[in-house]
Amino acid sequence: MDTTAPEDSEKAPPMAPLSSLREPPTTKRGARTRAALVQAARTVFERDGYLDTRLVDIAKEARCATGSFYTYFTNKEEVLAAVLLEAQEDMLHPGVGRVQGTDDPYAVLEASNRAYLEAYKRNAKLMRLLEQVAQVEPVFREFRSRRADAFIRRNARGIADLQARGVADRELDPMMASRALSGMVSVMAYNAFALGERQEEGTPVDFEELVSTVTRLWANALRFPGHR
Amino acid sequence: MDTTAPEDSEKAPPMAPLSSLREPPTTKRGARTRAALVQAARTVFERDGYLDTRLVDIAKEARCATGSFYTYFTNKEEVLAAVLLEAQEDMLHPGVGRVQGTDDPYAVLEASNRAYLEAYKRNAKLMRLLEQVAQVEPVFREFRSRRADAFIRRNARGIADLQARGVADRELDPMMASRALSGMVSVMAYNAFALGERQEEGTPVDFEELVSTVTRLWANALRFPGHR
Amino acid sequence: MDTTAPEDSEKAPPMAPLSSLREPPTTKRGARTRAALVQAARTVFERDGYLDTRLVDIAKEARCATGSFYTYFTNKEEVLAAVLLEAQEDMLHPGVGRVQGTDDPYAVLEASNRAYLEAYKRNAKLMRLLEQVAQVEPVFREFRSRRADAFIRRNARGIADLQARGVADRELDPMMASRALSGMVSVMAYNAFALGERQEEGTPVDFEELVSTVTRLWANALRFPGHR
Amino acid sequence: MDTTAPEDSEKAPPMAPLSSLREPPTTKRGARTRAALVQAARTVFERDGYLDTRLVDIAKEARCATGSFYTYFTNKEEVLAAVLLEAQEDMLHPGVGRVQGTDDPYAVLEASNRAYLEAYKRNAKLMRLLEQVAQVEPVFREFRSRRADAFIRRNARGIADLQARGVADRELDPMMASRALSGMVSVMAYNAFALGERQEEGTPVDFEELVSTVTRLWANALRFPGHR
DNA sequence: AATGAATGAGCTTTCATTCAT
DNA sequence: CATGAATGAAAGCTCATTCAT
Repeated sequence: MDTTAPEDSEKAPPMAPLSSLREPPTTKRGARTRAALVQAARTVFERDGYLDTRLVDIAKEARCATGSFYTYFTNKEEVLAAVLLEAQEDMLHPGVGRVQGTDDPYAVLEASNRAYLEAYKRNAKLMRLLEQVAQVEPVFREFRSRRADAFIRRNARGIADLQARGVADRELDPMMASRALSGMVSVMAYNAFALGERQEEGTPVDFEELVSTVTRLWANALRFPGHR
Repeated sequence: MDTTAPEDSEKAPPMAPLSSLREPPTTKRGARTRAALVQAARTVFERDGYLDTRLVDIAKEARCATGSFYTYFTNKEEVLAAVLLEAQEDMLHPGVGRVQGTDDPYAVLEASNRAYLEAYKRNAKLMRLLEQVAQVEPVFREFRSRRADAFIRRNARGIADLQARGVADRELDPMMASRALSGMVSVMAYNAFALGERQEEGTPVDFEELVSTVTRLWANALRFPGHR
Repeated sequence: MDTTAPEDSEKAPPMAPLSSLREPPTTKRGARTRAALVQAARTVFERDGYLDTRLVDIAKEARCATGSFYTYFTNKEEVLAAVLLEAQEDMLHPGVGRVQGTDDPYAVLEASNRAYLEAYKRNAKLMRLLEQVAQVEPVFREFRSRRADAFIRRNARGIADLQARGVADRELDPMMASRALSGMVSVMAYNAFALGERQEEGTPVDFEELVSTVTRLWANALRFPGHR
Repeated sequence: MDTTAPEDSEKAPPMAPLSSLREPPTTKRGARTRAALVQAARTVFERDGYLDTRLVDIAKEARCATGSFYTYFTNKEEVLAAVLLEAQEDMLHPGVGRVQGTDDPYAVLEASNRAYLEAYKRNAKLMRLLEQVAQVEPVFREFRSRRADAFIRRNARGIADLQARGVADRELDPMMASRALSGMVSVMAYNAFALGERQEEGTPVDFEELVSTVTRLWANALRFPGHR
């Protein structure tokens, strides 16, 4: 969706609670090591999952001593925060999918969904990780909530806009509808990309079919007028 | 949805991997202890979450010795299997919500959704637990998948049926659409009941509004004819 | 000192804060292990000092696994509490030194001092340990304080009594005087027994000389009448 | 006490073992850094106690890098030695409290005690620190011993002197008596100033009362003639 | 000299699992 | 079968000390 320009309010940092506590490294070497640790953490987290990741493994992967880990982070939670913080931009503001030169709601909707799904696919492992850790650590449950809310609110604005323009079912509450439809897309994404890749069996989902199905359902659900 | 009678084939296989390995207790006392352990496990799991549950706590809650646990189960995973197996019936076959004496697809759909959501609400803690453990233990990821598939297939059949009767958008692939729409309902349920209850802030969702929103969206999405 | 019968109030447990938190063992084996741990702890504490004692060492000394330690105690502090609790009786109520059939204040005083010093000598290592740990753990600072207070108050009563009988300097405040004189005896004891034994150089103090010196000084300080 | 002039011999040896091992800094900058470290160490030691002090904290307090610490000291022990060495003068030779123009032993004694107690009070935190570290590090146990001995010997000379002049109980061994009475004063000082200030409850000791009590007891103990 | 990051040995603590009674 | 103490591997974390810059 997102037929309106993103407002500034969206840019306000929803990640406040994840900001790191240890003071940032002063020297170049420090910065390098910290970066190595964050990168290593991402690798290991994605490979082993949050719970099975040992701090030692991260340190080892970063080719540094256990103690060095504690120079930059106080615990597993904090590195993960750093990892997510780093990937935040791409996860939160997927290229917005603006379609140049058209007002066709359907085209806009499709572009928006495609952008979301592409971003999800790009960060699939991280999204899987986020789901995992959200089950276990309240801070990240919160993080996930905020991320979801950002999308939901953006889409709710889109829906309200379309209702105002007379092209969407006015009976629907924009927020509720957005919750449901945004949720619908995110489950599909989760199943297709976060879980999907893993499963042996897995019908490797056709990306275009995914985009078109969720778009069509979404359009139908809002009762876009006179379409196919 | 679920406009057809559930077929036997649905009942048979889904839970195979969770069947317990130990042979059932022979004596009455044994059966009593085992039952106490399963009940205690459910209590503790729901209270502390899967990961923070210690076997000792389960044994204590069941008022029996730590060692006794191993008489009936080999590990945490196995008790959880037992817990889920026991709750399976209600979680899998929510009173089907058949609406007697009507063929009105909308009424049937609404009844189906209401039944699903009621069942979810009833088992909210367990569902939350299932989500949690699915992130961590492949066996339960599988379990969750099968449970979801059961609903998805049931609903896909419903959709296909409606398409055949000419009351649903024939462009949609029944399975894909069912995945999306069933997913939509389950996310809403998860957010409302599994998460919702926990969050302080939480807009305590209005149950009826939930039912009507998802039903309306679902009906719209399938392009039920001539309605409002 | 202590020319009066010990009052009940003295028996009230000054050690409340040291009572253990873990529930006591139910079985005989448990009791045996716990006892072994306490004994081992005393040995190791006295040998290595509180700070240099590792829980592993205690467990090893008690010939049990590290984990077993935690069955009975939550940390080093708690075992030490147990050790002290066990030795409490002898450390707190040194045979009171009642001299049968005499009212001679000097004789009574000497007996009292001798009893105190004997008890101190008997528990020298433990007293040394107590001094050490009092520097580090507030709980034990408190414990030491209470122990000291018990003696100080007992002796203050003695002094007041002698003042009433006209055999002690009435200008002195009984409590202040008791603090000073009891302190005097305890430093001497500490230097002679807790420290003394260790020091290579150490003039191994003559016990009788110690008794007679502190007694004479004490008697003089209170201005016992007409003596030598 | 201290009715005689302090002899040179007293000044020489006592602190030998604490002399720093590193050669003094050559440059001005070096001297400044070293001084900053010593000052910082004292602050941190007094605030956190010897054991809880981290070298990093000292460096931080001195606003210099961790590594710099090792330019001047090899370890915690050594900075503490430097700290004590610096404060030594005031702790060892409390303004001697000579009373001009009198021979009255009582007046002299009182002045001596007052001087001692004032010095103790002035350096209370350091004394507390010294007690603490003496329990843990042999070097400082030794240091404390020597400091005590200095006072004890000084006072023993005083006692012997008074005995010679016929104003003190000749039955007493000067050294033993000095040990006991000097100890008496030091315990009182420790309790009043080193501990006292910390305890919430703490009867904030009246300084004058303290001086007069210990003086009176001391005078009595030595059987000063014909006084009140 | 000064800097501050890197190191890693060392200790604590937890808990699933075993096993003697 | 029940019991509950015993086990010990596995992590987490700290901090004195080193060392490259």
